[in-house]
Amino acid sequence: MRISAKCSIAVHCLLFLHEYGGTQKVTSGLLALSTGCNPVMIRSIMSAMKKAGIIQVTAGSGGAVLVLPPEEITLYRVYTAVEGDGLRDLIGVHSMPSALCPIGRNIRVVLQKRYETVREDMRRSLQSVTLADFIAEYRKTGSGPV
Amino acid sequence: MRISAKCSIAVHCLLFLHEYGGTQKVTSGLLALSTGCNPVMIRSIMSAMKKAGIIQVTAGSGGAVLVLPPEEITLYRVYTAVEGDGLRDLIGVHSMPSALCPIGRNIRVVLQKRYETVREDMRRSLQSVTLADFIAEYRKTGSGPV
DNA sequence: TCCTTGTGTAATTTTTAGAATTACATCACA
DNA sequence: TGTGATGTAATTCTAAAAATTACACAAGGA
Repeated sequence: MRISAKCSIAVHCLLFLHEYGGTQKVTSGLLALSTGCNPVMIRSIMSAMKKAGIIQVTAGSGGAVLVLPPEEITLYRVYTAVEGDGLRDLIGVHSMPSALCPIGRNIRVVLQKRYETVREDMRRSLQSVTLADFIAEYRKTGSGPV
Repeated sequence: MRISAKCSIAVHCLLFLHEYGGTQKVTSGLLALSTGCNPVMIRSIMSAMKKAGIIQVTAGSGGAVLVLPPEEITLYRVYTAVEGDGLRDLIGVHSMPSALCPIGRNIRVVLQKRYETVREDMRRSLQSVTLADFIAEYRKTGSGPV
């Protein structure tokens, strides 16, 4: 029933990796400073993106790099990496409908059938945006890589 | 950054009104029983839908009725009625990016530009589902109106 | 007319999910 | 082997969602 800020933080990290990854070692501490959230959250997000094959993180010595071209990193890919099957309950449903009422008994399945099409649309939409788009948008701000 | 259960509760209420509104007085107490949530929440949702011109509620004697044909009650209409401009922050964004970092300084605008297209898609998607669809789905379960 | 059964809302408390923090094991390289 | 990283579990803090409480007001019937 929600899309938390994780997805945005992940994009922030990926953008940072793309722009600065070539010239410096990008650690969770550095990303924590840039994003304004704490290193543990960053590491958990980075770990999820590593498992999803988006980046590579070297334990010990530290640092991370992109392992896919930006055009192939869709927002959907990032989203599922950090939120798992989060779209499944994109729209919240009340948890205690009455089993004594015919509508209460069936409301879940009635809603889910139609909500599924919304999820599909959302999935498609998230797939249509890639890291390359964010990079292009970032470059427009005039703050190129150092 | 979220879609709460309000929307689902609202659909539940509208479905109830459509199926039982003709034969009995549908009060917030009754809907609270059916949905499993409390009467104040129901009244607040009903009040919002009344303001949006979807239903009519008679204070005092009690009861509510639909004032639009089900085909014209889109999920988007219900959503905006009960959540206002909720889609604006459908996807959460971290609130404290560093102003010292070029990416931190620009991440909001970079994200929002692309998120806007996702919101547009979501809007369109919610507009494509109507109460009539939910009614049809409900009828399929074999639990027709009494 | 006043009593009952509703609605309309504000204010407060409870609950829950999201995020931060703490703690510590492990890894890689100098 | 010491240092600066990552990897994660466990706990605490915070903020948004929902429930609860309280009470003013509305309409219709006894």
